[in-house]
Amino acid sequence: MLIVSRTDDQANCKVIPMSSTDPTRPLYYLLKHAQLRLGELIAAALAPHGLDGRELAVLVVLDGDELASQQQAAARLGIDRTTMVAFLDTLEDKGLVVRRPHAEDRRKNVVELTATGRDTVRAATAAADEAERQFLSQLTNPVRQQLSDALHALLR
Amino acid sequence: MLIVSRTDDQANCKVIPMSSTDPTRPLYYLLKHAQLRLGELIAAALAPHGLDGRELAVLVVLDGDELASQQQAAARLGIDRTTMVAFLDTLEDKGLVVRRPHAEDRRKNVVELTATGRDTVRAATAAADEAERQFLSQLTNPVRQQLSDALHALLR
DNA sequence: TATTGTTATACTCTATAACTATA
DNA sequence: TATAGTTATAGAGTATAACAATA
Repeated sequence: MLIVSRTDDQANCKVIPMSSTDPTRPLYYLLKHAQLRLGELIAAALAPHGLDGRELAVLVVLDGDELASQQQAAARLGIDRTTMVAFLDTLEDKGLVVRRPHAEDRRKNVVELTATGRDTVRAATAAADEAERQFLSQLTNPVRQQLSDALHALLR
Repeated sequence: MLIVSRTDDQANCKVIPMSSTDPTRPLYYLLKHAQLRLGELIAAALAPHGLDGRELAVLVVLDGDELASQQQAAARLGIDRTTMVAFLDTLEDKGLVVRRPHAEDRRKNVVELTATGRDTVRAATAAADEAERQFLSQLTNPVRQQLSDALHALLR
C-alpha cells in the first residue's frame, strides 16, 4: 500500500512512491511507514491513559519549564494560541490541568498540571517509552544504536 | 520546536515530546523530523516539475502496472475513489494523464499517462531521488546502509 | 440489484479575524 | 494602543451519502 492520504489516522502524511517489487524502498517511504507503525503502537499504549500523543506532548511541555502563559506554551509546541485553547479545554475537562490567572498580569493564564495530570504524564510517558522499546526490540542492540545515530546525524 | 500540528505543511503529523536538553530524542521524534526535512527537500525538488509528492505517487502508480480502473488505482494508493477523482482532475488539467472509457466495461475509466506525463514522471522521480541522495550525503556510506537496513527490518 | 465515476455534503483540524478584558 | 485569552469563521483535506450511467 502506497499511503497518500494526509489526514487519515493511519496515514496522515504526504508520500512519495515505492516500487513494491524493488526490495530497496525510498527513504521517505521507510521513514513514513516506520513512523506510522510506531505511532500506532504509541497510540495504543496511550489509549488506556485517556490520551493521544499530541495531548501528552502538551502535558510534557506544561510539566517542564515554568511557562508564564498559554501563549508561551503554544509557541514551544509550534501551535497557534487558538489551538492551545482547545487542547487546554480538553485537558482541563479531563482534570489534568488547571488554568489560573497570572498574579502580576491578569490577562495571562498560568497553566499547571493537577496531581492527576502529573501522575498521568509519568504513566503515559512510561507507556510510550515501552512502546518504543517494543518496536525496537526487533533490532539487535548495535543496529538499534546505528539507527539512532544515523537519524541524529541527519537532523544535525 | 516540538511540532504538534497535524496539517501544517512543515508539521503534518502527530508527535510525542522530546526533551531539548536530552541529546537522545525519542525515536518517533527522530523519524518525524527526518521525514519532515526530507519532505521539504523533495517538495523543493519537485516544484519545478509542477508536482507535489502525492501527485507524483499517483502518476507512478498509473505509470506502473496496467490498472483497469480509477478505483483499482485508488486502492493501490490507499485513497478514496472520490479523492482519486480530484487527483485525476488536477493531473488531467496539467495534461499529464487522460481518461478514456474502458472498452469492455463502459462504467470504468482507463487512465493513461500522456507523453508529457511520462516525461514528467521520469524527470520528477530523478529529482526526488537526487534530493534523497543529497539528504543522505551527510552520512558515510556504511552508516547510510545501516540506516536503510534498520528501517527495512522494522517494517518487516 | 450492484458497481463506477461523479457530485454534494459533512466532518476534522487548524489558522485568521474579531471580540473582551486587561495593561 | 497593545496584548492574552477566547470565540466565530473560513479554509484545506478527506470521507460518506446520494446520483447517473452502465452492467
